[in-house]
Amino acid sequence: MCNPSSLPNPVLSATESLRAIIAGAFRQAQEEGVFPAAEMPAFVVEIPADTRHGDFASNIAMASARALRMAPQKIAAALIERFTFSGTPFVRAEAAGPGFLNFFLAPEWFAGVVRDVLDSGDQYGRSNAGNGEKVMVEFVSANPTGPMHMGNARGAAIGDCLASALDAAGYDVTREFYVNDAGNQILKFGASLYARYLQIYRGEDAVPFPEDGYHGEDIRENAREFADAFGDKYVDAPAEEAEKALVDYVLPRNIEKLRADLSRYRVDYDVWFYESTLHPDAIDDAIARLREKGLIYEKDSALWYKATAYGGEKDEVLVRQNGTPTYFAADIAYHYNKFAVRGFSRVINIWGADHHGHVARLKGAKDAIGLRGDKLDIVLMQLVRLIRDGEPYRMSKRTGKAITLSDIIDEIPIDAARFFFNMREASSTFDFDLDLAVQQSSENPVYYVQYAHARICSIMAKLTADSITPEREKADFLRLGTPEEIELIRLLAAFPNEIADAARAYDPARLTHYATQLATLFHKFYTVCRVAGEDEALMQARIHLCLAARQTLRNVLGLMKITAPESM
RNA sequence: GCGCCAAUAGCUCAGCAGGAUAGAGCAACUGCCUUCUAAGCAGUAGGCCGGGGGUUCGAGUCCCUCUUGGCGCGCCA
Repeated sequence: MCNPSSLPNPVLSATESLRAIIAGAFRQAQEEGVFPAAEMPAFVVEIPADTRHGDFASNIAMASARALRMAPQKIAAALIERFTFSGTPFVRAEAAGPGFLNFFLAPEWFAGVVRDVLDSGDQYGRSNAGNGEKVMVEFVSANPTGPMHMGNARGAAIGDCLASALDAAGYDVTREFYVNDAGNQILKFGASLYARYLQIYRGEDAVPFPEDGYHGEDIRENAREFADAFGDKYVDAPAEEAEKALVDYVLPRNIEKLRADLSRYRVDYDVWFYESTLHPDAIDDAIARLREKGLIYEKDSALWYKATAYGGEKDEVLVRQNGTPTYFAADIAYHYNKFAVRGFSRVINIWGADHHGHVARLKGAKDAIGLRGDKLDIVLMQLVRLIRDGEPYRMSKRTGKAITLSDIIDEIPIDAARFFFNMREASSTFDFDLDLAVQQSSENPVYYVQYAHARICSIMAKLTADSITPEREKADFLRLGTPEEIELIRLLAAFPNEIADAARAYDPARLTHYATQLATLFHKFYTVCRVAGEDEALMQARIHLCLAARQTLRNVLGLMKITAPESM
C-alpha cells in the first residue's frame, strides 16, 4: 500500500486550498475594517451541479451575512477583491446568484488529475479518510441449519462491497460471519434431523415431526446423507446421542456449503466466529456484568434483563426456564467480545429489516454492559423481491422450493448479481429483475459499464497494431479542452471522495452509481473525441486520458469484485 | 395500539453533509456507423418531489402532522 500522505485526492486538495483562500481573504477584510470583527461562520465549499457555476462554489457570503450584518452580494464583492490565487489551483472567482462565490480551476489542475490517476495506478481512489480505525463488518451470518435465501444474497453483496469501500477509504476492516452453531435452534435442528432420519426407516406416518421444527426439504436431504453414511446405526440409539451425531455430521457440512457458496460469490471472510465459543463462559460473564449493575432478576424460573432501564419497551429473558440462554444473551456476549475483547472501535452489522426490533435492544444492552451502543451501527436492508416475466415470484418452478443464493449464482453471472444487489441503497426495497440480470444487452447496466472498459482496451489494441505506444512525455494535457474531456477528468478527480462518501454513509450503491456515470462520460468522450490522429501531442494526451479512465473503471469495479473484460 | 423503513416522470430509481433551472435508465417518438467496438451517442416528450404546517437568506433534502405501503412488537433467531 502507498504511504497515505502520497495518495492523491485532487478534489480534496483543491477544496482545502480554496478554504484557505477564502479564510485568508475574510481575515484580510476584517483587518482592513471592511468586515466587522466577528467569528467567521461555518461555510461550505462544494462542486456545483451546473458547470456554468464554476468548478467549485462557496456559500461563505450568504452564510456570514447575519454575523457581519452585510448583504451577501457586498460580502462576495469584498472577498473577490482580496482573493490571492497565485500558488493555488485556482485562477479566478466571480459572484453569482443570491451571493454564491464561483471559482474556476486552472487548466493545469485537470492535467494533474490525469497524471495522478496514472501514477497511482490500482491505488487510485484510496484515501486515509478512515485514519486506520479498526472496524468490523459482520454480514450474512445465515443460520447454518439451511441454505441462504435472497436476503442473504443481497446482504453478501452489500456487506462485502461496503467492507471494500471502508478498506479503500483507509479503515482497518475485518469481514466477519457469525455462525449460529449453538443454542436453541441447534437443538431444534437436531430434533428435526432426528425425526427425518427415523422416518426414513420407520415411515413418515410412524414418526411425528416436531411442531416447531425445521420443515424445509433440505432437512430431509441432510438426514438422507447421514443415513447414507451411517445406515440405521442410530435408529435404536438414545435420542440425545442420535441427535448429537446428526448435528455433528450435518452442521460442519452445511457451514462448508455456506462458505463455498459465498466464496463462489466472491465473498471471503477474515473471521468465521462460532457462537459455540461463547457458551457458556462468555455468556455467563456478560450476565454477571449486567447483574453487577442490578439489571438481572429472576421471574417464573427464568433470568430476565431489565431492558426497560436502557430504553427497551419491555424486559427480556436471557436464560429460559429450561436453563438455556436466549439468542439475545449470546448476542450481548458476542458484541462484548467484538468491542471489549477484540478491540473494534466500530462495528457495522448488516441485517434484514425484519430484525429491526432487535436494534434498540442490542444498543441498549451495549450501554448497559458498559460499552458504547452508538459505536454499533446496524444497516437494515429492506426485502428483495424477485421479478421474472414482470411478475414477482418466490418459488422455483423446477424444485418448488424457495430461491436460494446458490440458485441465483447458478442462473445469473456473478458480475451481474453483485452489481444488481449494489444498485439500490439498503434502505429501499429492491426488485431483482432476473430476466434483466441474465440479459447480455445494453439494457443490463453491468454490461454498460464493462463495455466502456472493453472499448478502451479495444482502442489500445488498435493503436498497438498501428505501432503507436503511449508516451507520456509527448502528451500535452493542456490540449484536453472539450466539454467531454473536461467532464470526464472532473469525474476521475472525484473518485477518492466518492469512495470515502460511500464508506461514511455505509452506502456501497454509490460505487455502482459512480461506475455507471464514469462509463457514461467515457462513452460521450468516445463519441465526440477521436483518439488516434495526426496531432501527436493531442493523441498522446487522449491516450493517457483513456488509460486513466480505464484505470479508474478497473479500480471501481475491483472494489465491487466485478470483472473488467478486455473485450466484449 | 406502539415502533422502524419508505413515498421523486407511465415503470425502476439517483439526487452526493440544506444550495442556483429536480436528473438517469427503461418504455414512446426522431436522428447518428466507408474512420479507434452502435452492448454506444444526440434529440423530443414526460414532474403541485404523497397532502398540510414549520425551521432557514434558501427545503426533494431538516422538524411536526396526516395519508398510503412494507416490516416488526415470542422463554424464535
